[in-house]
Amino acid sequence: MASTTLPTLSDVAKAASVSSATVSRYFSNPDSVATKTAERIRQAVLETGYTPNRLAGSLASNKSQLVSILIPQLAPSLFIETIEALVSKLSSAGCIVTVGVTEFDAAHNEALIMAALAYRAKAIIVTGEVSDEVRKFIRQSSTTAIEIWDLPEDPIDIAVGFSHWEIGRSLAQFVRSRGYTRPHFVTNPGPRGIKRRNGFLEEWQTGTGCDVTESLMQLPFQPGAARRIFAEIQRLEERPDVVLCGPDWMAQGLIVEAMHFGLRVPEDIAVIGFGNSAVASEMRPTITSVDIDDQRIAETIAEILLNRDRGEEIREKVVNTGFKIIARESA
Amino acid sequence: MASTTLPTLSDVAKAASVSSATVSRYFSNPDSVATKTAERIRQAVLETGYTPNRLAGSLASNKSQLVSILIPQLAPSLFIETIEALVSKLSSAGCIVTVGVTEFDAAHNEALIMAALAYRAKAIIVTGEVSDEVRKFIRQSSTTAIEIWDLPEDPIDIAVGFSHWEIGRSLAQFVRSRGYTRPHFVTNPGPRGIKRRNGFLEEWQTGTGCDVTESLMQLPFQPGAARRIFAEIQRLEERPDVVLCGPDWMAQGLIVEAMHFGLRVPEDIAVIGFGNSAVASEMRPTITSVDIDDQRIAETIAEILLNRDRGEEIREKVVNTGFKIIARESA
DNA sequence: CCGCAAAATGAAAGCGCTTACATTACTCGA
DNA sequence: TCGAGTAATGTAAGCGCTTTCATTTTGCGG
Repeated sequence: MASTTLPTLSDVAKAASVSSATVSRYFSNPDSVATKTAERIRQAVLETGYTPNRLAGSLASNKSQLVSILIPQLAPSLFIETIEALVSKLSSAGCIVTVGVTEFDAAHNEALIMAALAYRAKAIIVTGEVSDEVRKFIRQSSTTAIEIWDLPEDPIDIAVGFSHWEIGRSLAQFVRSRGYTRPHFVTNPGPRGIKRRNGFLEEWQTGTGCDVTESLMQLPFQPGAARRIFAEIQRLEERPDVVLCGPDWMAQGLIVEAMHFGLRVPEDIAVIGFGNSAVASEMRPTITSVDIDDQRIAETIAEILLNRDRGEEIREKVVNTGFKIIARESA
Repeated sequence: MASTTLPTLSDVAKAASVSSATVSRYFSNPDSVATKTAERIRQAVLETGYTPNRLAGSLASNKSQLVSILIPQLAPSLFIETIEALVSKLSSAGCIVTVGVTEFDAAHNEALIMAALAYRAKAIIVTGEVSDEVRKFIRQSSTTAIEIWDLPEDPIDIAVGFSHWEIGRSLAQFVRSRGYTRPHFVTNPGPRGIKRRNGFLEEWQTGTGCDVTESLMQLPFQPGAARRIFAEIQRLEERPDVVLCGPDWMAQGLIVEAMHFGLRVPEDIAVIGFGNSAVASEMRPTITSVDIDDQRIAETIAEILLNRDRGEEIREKVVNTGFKIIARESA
């Protein structure tokens, strides 16, 4: 469509009879130009219909406002609330945020990281594993790498998350304290899901000496998963009295199945979710779930980025934002 | 972290003893450099740990790979499946996609558009209304504007969507053909929701002469909405025999509420959703819903962008991707 | 009214690429 | 072996900004 070329800084400068340096200053720090000049520039911008070219700006200043978020899946996603909090927080901090979907695939993940690096992103927010080779590229760059939703032993740079092992452990304690005796664990076979499972199993077995039955989710998340897993549970010799799910939508799905087959929740079978998404408090019965502090994650990240911008040293490389078990009707 | 400065094209050129132009060509069109030279460059890239700087590249070539998607809300969202399809399609086409959340706010929307323009985005994909002023900026730029999920009378540039009025109309016919007589319409007060409602009402009233009761959703979507609206329905003098919802999650919520209060679905009250998301086929009863062809939308857009890149003229400015009512158990 | 510090502006050198154009290196038929 | 035509490479001028450093303007006390 661009019939002619877009107006540039110096077009504005010409129109306002100042140098382009002054116009540049007007945009980056309005107070540094005299009020009369500022007024002339404002006019000139309007006249010319100028839109700054941030590509040029970022190139010249060697800093970009691009933040790249990489997640395995978008719909359905465990992360969607975190993403929303991040997008909103970062946007209002003047960043432009890109979203990449890795589809649980390492190659995809790394390609997306390299793409972000190519755009000289200010930060890359990842949830997946990163190979040594790519870590090297990231470290070489001035891009801040932030791992979220976990507390890695060896963070690339910064990590903001919580302990999945601890969640598993707390869930085991919670379940035991409620008097359940035959838990069934629906394991998300991603790295974090495994940690929750292990935490649960260790705590449960040392605490009770009893066994735990288990189902495996499939990645990527698929429609029909809840039905499949409920069927699996039905085939068990002895029916579990509580099921620990991955995402809340899985918990919801299991409740729906259970009720459909005439079971009462939680009397016949209790269900516990993960993520504390909106659905958890809307379901009948309301769903007991593990709450993640999306807001805090987003705020922490925004702050870290701000501090980096100001050249401050980041002291806490690994921030634990914790979690909370929210007891509701379903367990 | 960047202790030193990143390697550049000419660093690679030096290492491979060629000119930087050749290295540039090696990246944009590998076949145009001699195989021996290509091999040397490949080595040099490895040695230096070079990552192209796309900011510089885009600036010089005056074309960017950035595509910006603007939606009102992310979680819960009507659009999430469309977004996922788009992100995946566009990523594999080499684009980098940014997501902006407008929060149903015109000012937000326009700020995000201006930001995308500032990055000289290849395309902006919008779902909201765009003011005349901003339209002018878009038209002035070489950015392709794509309106999705609707068929505007006066498109900014390109539109890929379907007719909400027609959906309303088809739903009315469907409901009537099933013998329902007292529909209740849950209206999403966004521009598209209003169209669906109007289509439904017109068709219903001319077809039956009967009235339709109505509830209004609140934007942004809020937890508790389904409970609130079900309560509203319960307070009606005469109970509707079918409820037409906004998003499927609202349909699901209403079914949960209905069953919780001892109503049978669809015998006592039928429910119809919109969007045909995964939940629709997983719920018990499965949810009758309106299917949107996300894949087709994504593919159409990818193709349009490709054609634009090749300098081809786009003939169809407004593409209707249609919709389908999927009859299931809930109505 | 002068002189000086501070404020405001300007000049110009890049940032790391792409690309038009010029040049050099091949290939191959006569 | 020569030369024309093609393939491969090099040269250099930008792309639109930021930023350092130099210069001009302004404000103000004496």
